[in-house]
Amino acid sequence: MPGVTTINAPRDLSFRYTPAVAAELEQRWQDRWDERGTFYAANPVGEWTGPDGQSASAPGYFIMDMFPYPSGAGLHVGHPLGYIATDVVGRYRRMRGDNVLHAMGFDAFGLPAEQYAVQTGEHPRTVTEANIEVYKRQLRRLGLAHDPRRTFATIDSDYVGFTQWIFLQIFDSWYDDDARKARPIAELRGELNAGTRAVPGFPEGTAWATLTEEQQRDVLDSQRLAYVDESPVNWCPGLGTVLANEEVTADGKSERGNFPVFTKALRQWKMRITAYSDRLTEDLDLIDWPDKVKSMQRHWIGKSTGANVSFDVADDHGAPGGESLVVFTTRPDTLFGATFMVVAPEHALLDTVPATWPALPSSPSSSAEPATSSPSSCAEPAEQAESQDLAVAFGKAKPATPAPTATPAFIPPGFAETAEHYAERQASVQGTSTSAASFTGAAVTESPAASSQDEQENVSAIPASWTGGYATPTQAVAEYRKLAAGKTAVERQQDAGAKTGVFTGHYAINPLTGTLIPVFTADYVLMGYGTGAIMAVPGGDQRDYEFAEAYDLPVIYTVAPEGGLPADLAEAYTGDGIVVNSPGLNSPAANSPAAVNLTLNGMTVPEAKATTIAFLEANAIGESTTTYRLRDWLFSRQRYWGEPFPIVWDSQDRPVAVTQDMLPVDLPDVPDYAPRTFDPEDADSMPEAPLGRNDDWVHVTLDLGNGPQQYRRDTNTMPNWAGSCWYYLRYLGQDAFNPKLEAYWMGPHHNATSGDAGGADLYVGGVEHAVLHLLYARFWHKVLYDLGHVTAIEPFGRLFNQGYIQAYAFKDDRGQYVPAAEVEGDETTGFTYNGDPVTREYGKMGKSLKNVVTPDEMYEAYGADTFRLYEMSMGPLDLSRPWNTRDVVGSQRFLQRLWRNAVDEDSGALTVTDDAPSVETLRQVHRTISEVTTEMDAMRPNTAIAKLIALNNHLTGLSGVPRVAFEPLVLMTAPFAPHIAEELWEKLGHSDSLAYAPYPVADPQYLVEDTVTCVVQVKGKVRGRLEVPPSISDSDLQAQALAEPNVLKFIGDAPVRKVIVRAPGLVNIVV
RNA sequence: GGCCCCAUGGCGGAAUUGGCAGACGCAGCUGACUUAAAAUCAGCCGCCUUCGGGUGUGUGGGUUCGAGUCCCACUGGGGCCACCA
Repeated sequence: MPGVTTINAPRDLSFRYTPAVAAELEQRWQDRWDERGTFYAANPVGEWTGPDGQSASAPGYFIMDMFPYPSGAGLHVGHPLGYIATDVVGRYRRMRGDNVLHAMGFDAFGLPAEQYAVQTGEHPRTVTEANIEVYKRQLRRLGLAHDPRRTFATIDSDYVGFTQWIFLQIFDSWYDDDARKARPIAELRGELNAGTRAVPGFPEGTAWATLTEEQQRDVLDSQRLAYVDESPVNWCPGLGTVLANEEVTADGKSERGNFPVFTKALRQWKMRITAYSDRLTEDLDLIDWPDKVKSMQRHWIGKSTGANVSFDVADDHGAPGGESLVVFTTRPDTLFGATFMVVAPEHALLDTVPATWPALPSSPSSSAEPATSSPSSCAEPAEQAESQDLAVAFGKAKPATPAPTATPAFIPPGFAETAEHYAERQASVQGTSTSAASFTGAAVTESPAASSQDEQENVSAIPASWTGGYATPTQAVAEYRKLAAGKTAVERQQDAGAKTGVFTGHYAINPLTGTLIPVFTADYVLMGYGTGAIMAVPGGDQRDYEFAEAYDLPVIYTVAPEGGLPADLAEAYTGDGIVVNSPGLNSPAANSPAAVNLTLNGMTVPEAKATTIAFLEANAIGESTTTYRLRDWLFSRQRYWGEPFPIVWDSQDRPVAVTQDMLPVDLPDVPDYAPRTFDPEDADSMPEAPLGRNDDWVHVTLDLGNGPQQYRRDTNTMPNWAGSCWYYLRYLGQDAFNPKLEAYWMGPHHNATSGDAGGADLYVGGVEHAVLHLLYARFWHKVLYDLGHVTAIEPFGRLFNQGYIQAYAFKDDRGQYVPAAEVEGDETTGFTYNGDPVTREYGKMGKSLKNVVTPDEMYEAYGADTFRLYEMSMGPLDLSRPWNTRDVVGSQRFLQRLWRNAVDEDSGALTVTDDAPSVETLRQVHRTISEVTTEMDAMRPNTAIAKLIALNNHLTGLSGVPRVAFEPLVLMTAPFAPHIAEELWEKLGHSDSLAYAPYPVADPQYLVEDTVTCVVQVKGKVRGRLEVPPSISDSDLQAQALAEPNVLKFIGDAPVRKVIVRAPGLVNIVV
């Protein structure tokens, strides 16, 4: 023990736990674990069925980290936080008797390695493999209890083969909506052939056999879960590749590189993740994930229920023209308030628009009783306006020849005033002209030049703001489409809120009212969501309101809160309330055969929704519909460093899967693997895949079942997510799809804590993958599940998001960052660098901020155990917190004291005694065991460590440390600081690694105390304490409390009104 | 703009169901040991105080015998989404 040596004698202390001693013993134990295969996990079948002691007869516990992308920058101290946490859990579970599977692979395809390779001129594989070696070395030094046999990188050829095999599983599947699962495409062919299933895309009753072979292939290809499709995608010229929605940031830039992203129609591979929208949402209920991540995924999938409503597009006479426009709405109850419609610029309705602008009446006669669009009129539904002329005008190019059938029976309030407004505006702009066209609604104050007198007349009939200044709808729509297509996502972002659009010349007929309402196109309506068209209800939707404001369109409020809407309301009303202004027709209008006496007035919003949907369905003009925000996953990239598609294209330019024996399809050598990138602003550039630069590779002759044929290989590569979509299965072994193997490690209820969905028992990683990797992987897993390759319903049964380790950075008065490690001072004295004051910032750790601390520095200065312990004791695992090198010494002191409690620093001799410990010590030991076990189970390493330190501090004060107290402490410390624990365990005389030693179990007899401290409060304030037996009765305790002198003092003369007794811990006396 | 989360000493953070606020660590202070320092060991350590006590968990209110914990509003910080009809 310290202090027993003779005073003044020079002390050697060569057995003190110094960083050098730590480094030596840590590396010695790491070597030993490797040699002995200490952390080999045993499989139940096939390879790796381990020796005794690692038997798969124990429950399997499968732990995972989000595997690293080995960048050239190496690790900083923030990176290993999650790896240490999983290692602690793994070591703990192992001591608790589980067969723990924990290993680490590397996510190695992707942009950063490729970009680095292009810069340095080295091949991406060379760069990546070198980085992996650095990572492996740095991670090994941490002493992670991984099964090294199970490591891999996603770039390994056999791994790529499996990735491609799974791709083909997806390619060869379709989604059976009735069965709610993916099935092999061959089964679809069988059903189509047998006539038990209608041929999609062909008229009812079409026989499969009557289709040509090409048609049949097109039908099947169109149903695959992996398919090629031309549609608007995110094209990033700066990166030279297309990107998934999830890889584009909110401000319309690429997540990698921050380049502008354009929407461009391109032929690309996609994955039908939308088929799984419902299951991906519902099954979130089965898994133990942070609510935050679940909610992010729900949000991203964005399920919303409503109705599709079909509007007839009017002909020249205001009658149904045969064409219909289907919109999706979540508010069918507001259908009476639909005063215009908007279609996305890409909408097919715009392919044909009227040749000329329809006219408006020059002097509306309907102003006698103008209904008003002000909210005050809402509480009392306006009478049916008599603005026949206006209605005719909306439906007709020439008001002189009204067709009786074109007369709507009901004109919503608001239109009349608007028509007047148009006339005024017309008058004000007449005679002015300009060549500048504009689509900014009310901002237009000048009418454009027209090419002919005739057109000038036509244009004059419509507000200039509606036409965008163009002579014909065809021109206006074409120009607007061009404008919208040229916008970057950034510009769209910036324009959000400022509504632009143009009138299409079309009118549609409101199916409930028969009213003719103008159809606009505007880019605030997105082609990819719903039907790409909306009914605009400015009274109930703020975006529609803004558009109505800009284009002088009428506003009808169909919902009013109790007490009515404020008279000066100048926005949409989106709150709850009672439906108003929604009366049905007295008699069906001729041009709206479905319209009958539907009235919603007086209903609540939910009632009105249900009533409207029922009405729409009964009259075949609409139906209840569910829509999702989620889009199909854009799966191809025009980069080199990724998995090639196992697909070839035949002479008819249709995709064909290569056969399984041709896997893996390895990356070819190409003369130049650099991506073809462009001016980041060049929206007109086209993607060019580097794999296309090797003709010998691209053009192949293969026998894919019908004799040798000429094919052209697909030159796309898969996105970097592909490799991470199934890597968890790879940890199970080469034979990952062996059902017994997968069920043992991942199947539902494979151990005491795994739930209905199965999956890995613990998956730890940052929250940044909440919707990217985690959604894609769930999707792939569900396909594999449907096809019978796995038994787990979900890949990750429990997810834990660790926080980030952040750091302080310091800037001098010029705003330059200075090396954080050399800054002196603290919060109270202020911070200085070389004597000059500097200011502190808090944020990420990074080279540019000059505040990086590396694990290597920590190994050197303290050793891996101290480093691990510090990271685990800093605070709750899921909280981000600042790194403070200054604090690390506290963790080191704990380990030194632990060591000193058992080892003489001069001689190295064991000082632990076999004397019987005091009852007090036993109580503290067993209470610590009990509490630490609770904390470990709850994944609260910081509080577990605090209790270990407290126990160690208690032992430090004893004259001799008893073995029965020290051994449990060593075992409980082992998950955090495994090397020193192994060393002490060996010194204590154990020859086996403590990795499999049973975790201490608390003896209940030492958990009960003789007495407990009871707090006596007067009016909620502590005024006295009593030592009482735990079993004391309420009445005895109350009596004792009321006799306590200090308590009596505070009660004084006041009468005791009430006494709250919570035996044995608390009495509160109310006076 | 919408939704969600968070706020405790000089610092990181503790605190079962509402029941002794500040565990554990850092920094700081005192003492022992030492010629001295380091290291170690033993203590102290929210603020105010006339040493009785008062007060205290971002601010203001509420519920309760009792609130860091529950409710409402606000302020500050963070996150996600962002024209999704």
